[in-house]
Amino acid sequence: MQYWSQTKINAFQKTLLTWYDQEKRDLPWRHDHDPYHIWVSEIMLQQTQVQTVIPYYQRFMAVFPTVAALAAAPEAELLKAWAGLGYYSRVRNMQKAAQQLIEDYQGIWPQTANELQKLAGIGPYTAGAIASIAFGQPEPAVDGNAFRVFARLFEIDADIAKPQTRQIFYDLIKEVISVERPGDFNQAIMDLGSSYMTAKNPDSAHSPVREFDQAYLDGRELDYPVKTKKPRPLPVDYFALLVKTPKGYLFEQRPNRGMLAELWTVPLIKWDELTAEPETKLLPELVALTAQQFAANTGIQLTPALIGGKPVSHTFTHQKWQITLLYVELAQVPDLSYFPGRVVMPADFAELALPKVQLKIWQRYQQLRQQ
DNA sequence: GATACGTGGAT
DNA sequence: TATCCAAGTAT
Repeated sequence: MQYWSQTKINAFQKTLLTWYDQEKRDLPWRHDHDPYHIWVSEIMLQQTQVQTVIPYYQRFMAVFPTVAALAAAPEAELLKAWAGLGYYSRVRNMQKAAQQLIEDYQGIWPQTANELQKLAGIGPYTAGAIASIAFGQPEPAVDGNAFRVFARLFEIDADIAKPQTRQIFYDLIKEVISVERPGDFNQAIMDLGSSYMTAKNPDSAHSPVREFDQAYLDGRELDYPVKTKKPRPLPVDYFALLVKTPKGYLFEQRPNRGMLAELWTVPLIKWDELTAEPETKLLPELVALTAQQFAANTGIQLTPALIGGKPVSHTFTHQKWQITLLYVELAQVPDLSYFPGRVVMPADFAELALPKVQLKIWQRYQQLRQQ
């Protein structure tokens, strides 16, 4: 790895920061350097786009304005504030970290990246972001943007999908980061990566740092960063049970680990938990098995019927759910002693933390009912 | 060091 | 529709 001369580093910093001073985005978490504000925004922004985060950030700050408020929040309120954002362990870890801050650090934020990483949910990237933005430490914040921008500037061929590659970029950025304005430097790289130096359709020709961009100068910017592909999501078949009772629809709270942990959905039954080879069965047979399985698990007897031909489809990072809707109406609310759930009127759905897949199921159900 | 973990936008 | 990408972390 050949690094730049100090003269070139100085020129790069000046060009980058001058551009940032003129063109930086006005974002809600850029109004001050409060570590709580920086932290919440950085956690929300993990694998999530800015425009998605903004309304969540504003609501979250209104409900949980301080570390102490977050530490003391009931988990149901926490999950409701996060519902729809995804990666729900982020918010549970954030509450753990808030409690760590109060109990282990007397409410005083540690200011180094190493100490920050001891807090739940704060890894190397987020530690670098908080240390640099909130505390002015010359610490790289190596996110997807930094990988892409520096891979192009230096034509780095290491595969950014591999964990050990992070060290290469960390060491490189450590050499070129502005010691006077490390937080602005890191944020400028992120703004650059989401404007001129995007993954697809970059506009390197108008980038403020085009003369430092070796991949652009060589006409090879689309060759960087090098990143191996991930496997596609595997299809998983489910039935969703829409159980209507006089006091509302039946919902269950999902287990405290795994997909959508502790969020609420209507009961979902995996086809391959009904039988070893669901693809060999006819649909009516699988529906009957669903009722059997549900009765065995909950003590609740049902005679559900199919209500729609086309399944609801919802794709996660590594699973693609195909959900067939079943419907049954009960004359009275069943005994819920052996079931981690409750019945809820549609007007009260807002009391629950509902993932997007549940909203899709409900939308489809409403459409089908109107026909 | 692979893999699990959500969602929305762009093409 | 399929695919990839977006301010990653925990296990």
